[in-house]
Amino acid sequence: METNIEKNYEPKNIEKKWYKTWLEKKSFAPDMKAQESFSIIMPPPNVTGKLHMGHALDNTCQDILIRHKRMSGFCTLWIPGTDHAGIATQAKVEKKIFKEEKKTKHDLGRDEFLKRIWEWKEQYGEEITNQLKTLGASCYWDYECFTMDETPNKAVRKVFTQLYNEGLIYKDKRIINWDTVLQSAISDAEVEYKEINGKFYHIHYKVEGSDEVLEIATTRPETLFGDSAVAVNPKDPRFKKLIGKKAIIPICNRVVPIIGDSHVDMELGTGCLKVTPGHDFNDFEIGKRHNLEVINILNPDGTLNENAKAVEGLNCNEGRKKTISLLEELEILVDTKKHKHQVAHGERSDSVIEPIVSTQWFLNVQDMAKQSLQSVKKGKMNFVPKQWENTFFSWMNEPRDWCLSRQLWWGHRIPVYTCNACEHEFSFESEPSECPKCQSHKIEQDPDVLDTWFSSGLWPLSTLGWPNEEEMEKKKFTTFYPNSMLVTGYDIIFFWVARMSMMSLKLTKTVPFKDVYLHGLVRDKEGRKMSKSLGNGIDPIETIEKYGCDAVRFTLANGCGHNRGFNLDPQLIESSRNFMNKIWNAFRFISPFIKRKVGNYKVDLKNIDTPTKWILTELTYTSEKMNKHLDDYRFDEAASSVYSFVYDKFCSWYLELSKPILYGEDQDAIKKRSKILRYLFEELLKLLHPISPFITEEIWSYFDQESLIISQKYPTRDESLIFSDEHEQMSHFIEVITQIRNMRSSVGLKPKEKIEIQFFTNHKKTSTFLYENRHYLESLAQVSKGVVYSKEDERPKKSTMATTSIVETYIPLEGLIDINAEISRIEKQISKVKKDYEKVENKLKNPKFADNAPDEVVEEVKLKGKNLKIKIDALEKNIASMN
RNA sequence: GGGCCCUUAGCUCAGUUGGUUAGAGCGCUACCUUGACAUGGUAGAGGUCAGAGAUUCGAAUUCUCUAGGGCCCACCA
Repeated sequence: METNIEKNYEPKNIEKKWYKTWLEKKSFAPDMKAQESFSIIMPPPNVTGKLHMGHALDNTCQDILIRHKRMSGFCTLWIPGTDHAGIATQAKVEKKIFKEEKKTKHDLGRDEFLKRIWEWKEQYGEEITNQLKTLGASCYWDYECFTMDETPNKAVRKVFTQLYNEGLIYKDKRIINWDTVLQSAISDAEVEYKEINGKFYHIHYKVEGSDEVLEIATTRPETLFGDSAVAVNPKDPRFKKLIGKKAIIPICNRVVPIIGDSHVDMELGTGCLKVTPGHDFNDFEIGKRHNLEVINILNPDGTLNENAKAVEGLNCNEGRKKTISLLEELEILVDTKKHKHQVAHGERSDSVIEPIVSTQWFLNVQDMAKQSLQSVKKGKMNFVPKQWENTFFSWMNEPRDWCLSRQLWWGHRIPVYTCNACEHEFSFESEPSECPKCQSHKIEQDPDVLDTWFSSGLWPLSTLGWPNEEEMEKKKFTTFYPNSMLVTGYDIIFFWVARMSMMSLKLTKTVPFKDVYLHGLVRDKEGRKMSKSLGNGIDPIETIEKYGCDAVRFTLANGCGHNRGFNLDPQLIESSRNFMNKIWNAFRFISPFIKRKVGNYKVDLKNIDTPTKWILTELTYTSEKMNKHLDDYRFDEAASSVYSFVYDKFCSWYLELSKPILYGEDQDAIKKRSKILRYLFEELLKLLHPISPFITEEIWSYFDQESLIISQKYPTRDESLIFSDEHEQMSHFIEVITQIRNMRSSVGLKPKEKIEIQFFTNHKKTSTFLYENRHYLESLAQVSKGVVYSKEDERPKKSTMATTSIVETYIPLEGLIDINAEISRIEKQISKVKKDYEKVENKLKNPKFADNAPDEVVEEVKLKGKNLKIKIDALEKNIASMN
């Protein structure tokens, strides 16, 4: 075969070549002839985003699963897509336009601005999909979908209208989280709380018509302009007599009622609470209970408005400072205390979130959440690892209605219209031309758009053509829905998983997928989140360029157990790269012996030697493990299983054991061994392919130009390849050889120095085996002569020895080494083994152990004890022979 | 304030229903440029499984508490 194979594996060009080939050959297309389907949707990344390690992990997991299922004969479909990511994308484009043209979106107008975002999307939207291709993602691009495509839009309008007509979607004036930078409402889930070192300001409010003052503690004095009441706990003996009286708000001198409300904590602050229904969630509730006026003191951009006269036009921080100085002037700021508290910040903008009262669209999720909760409790939808159920439950148990509307332009526009003629309000699935009530054409659409997660929530449906029946037929909706599973990060359980499950249950009465596998977050070596500000991010694309995609994927898989994430050390990637190189060189080694040929290689199981039976057994055990681990989403176990087979079994032993044959004279033997090597190599490539697709496809092509490994059948456990006896013998032989090497090393023999060895055993099979395979000892342990004796024979004097439970191995040293050092080495060994033996003895002496432990365990321990005793005896004999 | 999770070799992590002599990779040490591979080979050192207690014949594994770390939720002015 090829003689000019590169010495080192160079992944660069190979990867591009194979991805292209797979696309050309439609390798990613579902095989509609297959019996069972396996479908997953890709969590759609932001269309103008960039791949980060989280994506790389997420998609590697998915690709491993899909490739495994594809090779296992499933009708596989992995649907790629991208998300319009309303807020993020709009903000990005806004920024860019302002930077380049000094224009705001209002300068451009809605239509023009949207046009610009679409242009931006066309221009940069491909980057992320190209990066997915670099990662080797074997998704079916024919199904590629964008959340703002026609079908998802149809789905959105249909669902919105349905829920609107059912009364589940409603408009309400309530207090919501307002992002002053984005100038939009955001949902509870998009708010993060950060601990801020703030201050408690103690302010005196006068009680009307008396000299009494109320000391009120607040962290936000500037909101006093929006106060509608002062509240105390009705049980508070200090203040309850004041309930019903009035208080005077300082600076603006407005008179407000003093009310009693049990929400007020007597212990906290001063026990007196200023009530600002327009700018605090609790106060809003208090206000509702007491019918208080809602005063808005903020403009949409977060500056104070005309209701806060003394500080109008300032932002909250400035307003706070000015209010404080005004209060100081009035000498009613009586105390300032340091106070740590949680302050709401926008997830996207990172600006302080202002609670304001505004009219928004809400979705009543109470019932949907209950259904969804049940589906998990009944096991229709499973979280893997299971502990994530708790996170899911904690949210679903007490769901808050979902604020759907966003004051943005980029997104699915709310399909609600108001008739200017008759004021009729209605939601409509398609674009309406007239008011259904009065037929007037003067209808106006709600200006707001929907929360991005609304369309994401419909993703399992809309990617399969729903609700367009023709398209559903075309996309084989019934075959692929519900999806088999979902892979995503735990950080979007609420945002996404919960919403998809609620929507799907509501609309189709089925869960969207059976399993939800949640991987951890990829962190840096020190366990910190990768972030731009820390500069500790590892760019997956750069890493792929440096080490190769297969190495990166292997590293990610290897680190992806059922934990809460893992810390990615670039050194780990390096070692995966080395592993790929190892495979490459193993291939390079066998390549001269194999012929490129089409067709499956059947191994001839007749007349094969013990090492071959051993490796075949190992192979089929590995196949079994791989299938199990991948079915269990144990990517880490799968990666280490295949690693161990390739490295420790195949390369370290079987190839070494094959060398004497391949370099020998016997042409038939060479031919035979070559065939087996080829078979083994093909199988290990298949086993590895889901994790590291490129190198395996590349090597496969040297074996077989006609077919692709991507569509080969994945190996499974094969009973005909299991040779238990030979496997055991070989394992024992490996142990003996390791012992010899160990002895050589500890005695200080030069690696090339040939030695003679004497074995002592009464085990017939073993003695025959050792005799017949003594030639291996030469190549593997530099043994020039190996003689097998019976245990009754005399041991050689002045030798070093090692023993297994079956065979003692002696190396006569003939004054080559320091005997005393050797004696102490053996003594050390004896004491170690004796310690183990004692442990076992004590266990066996204990009558309770024999009574309680299962028989097989007792037997096992007995056997262990027996073997240890044999070892001790042998070692002691060796010591005795030293003198 | 509630909830979840973590603590195993210098580092990153496995260890599934309690039955091991507690594993892997990296790193480290010694020796080796033997015709697949120095992105390599062979061998080795290194752990009282965070601590205390309980259950058990037997605990890294189950329970309780303590210490340290992480995450999520929550309106604490």
